[in-house]
Amino acid sequence: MGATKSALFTREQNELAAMAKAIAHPARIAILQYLVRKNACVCGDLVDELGLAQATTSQHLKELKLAGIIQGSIEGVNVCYCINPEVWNRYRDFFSGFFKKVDLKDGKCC
Amino acid sequence: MGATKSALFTREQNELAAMAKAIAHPARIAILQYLVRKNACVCGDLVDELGLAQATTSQHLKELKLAGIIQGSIEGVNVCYCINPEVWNRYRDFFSGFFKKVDLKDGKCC
DNA sequence: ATTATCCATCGTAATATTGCGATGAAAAGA
DNA sequence: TCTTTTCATCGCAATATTACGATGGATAAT
Repeated sequence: MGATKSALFTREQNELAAMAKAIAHPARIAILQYLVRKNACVCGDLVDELGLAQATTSQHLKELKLAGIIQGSIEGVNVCYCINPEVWNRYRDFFSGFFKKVDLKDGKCC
Repeated sequence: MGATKSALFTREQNELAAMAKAIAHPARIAILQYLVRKNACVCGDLVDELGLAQATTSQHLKELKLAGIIQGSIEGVNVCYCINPEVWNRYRDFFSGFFKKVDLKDGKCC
């Protein structure tokens, strides 16, 4: 064991969990915040910004890119990263839809 | 290595990442959705609902409880779980605040 | 008192994540 | 051409997560 039993859950549940996992690390939060602030940056900027090794930073970028929430393009020797607006909005809508559902007219349950 | 270097990041970044981690598993998403739908339920209901072993279900409940987003109370032989409305709203506001920041007047960056 | 039910916890195995040094590919500049 | 810069990837080690059977404590029912 040790592997998530994805087959037990709906597509929506798996997708929302995957989205959460993509941002479930402070370095990846920091990368996204930096990108929002600066609009775009190269990998080296993030190495300085985060204080993590270059290999580690690159790995986090890879995960964010795999999740679709950022995109990278080669810019000569550099690689320039930025937010993918469509996917970003999709994340926003998914999370907001998930948390909006609840009706808390009363705080009691048991 | 293997442990997240939390000291490199701000409190906000660590907290948001921890929130995301709490819901970064389809079983925990499913538990929260079930609780939203039913308002409250006992652990045994979730074992049937999820199709995971009792020990595994209990472990996911423990994580959600540790994150504060649900609460449990002993109800005779059963343990009754429900959403913690304050924390739920805090999650909602944190995520919505995070995703709202971005300004996508144009989708280009590099 | 005995039994049955519910569930938290322990122990363990399998797998995933995090982090870094080392290496190498690609492009720019000398 | 040779060097430098930038970054992705590989390989490894440390740690975390996921899942389950087994056990035991607590309460209810007989």
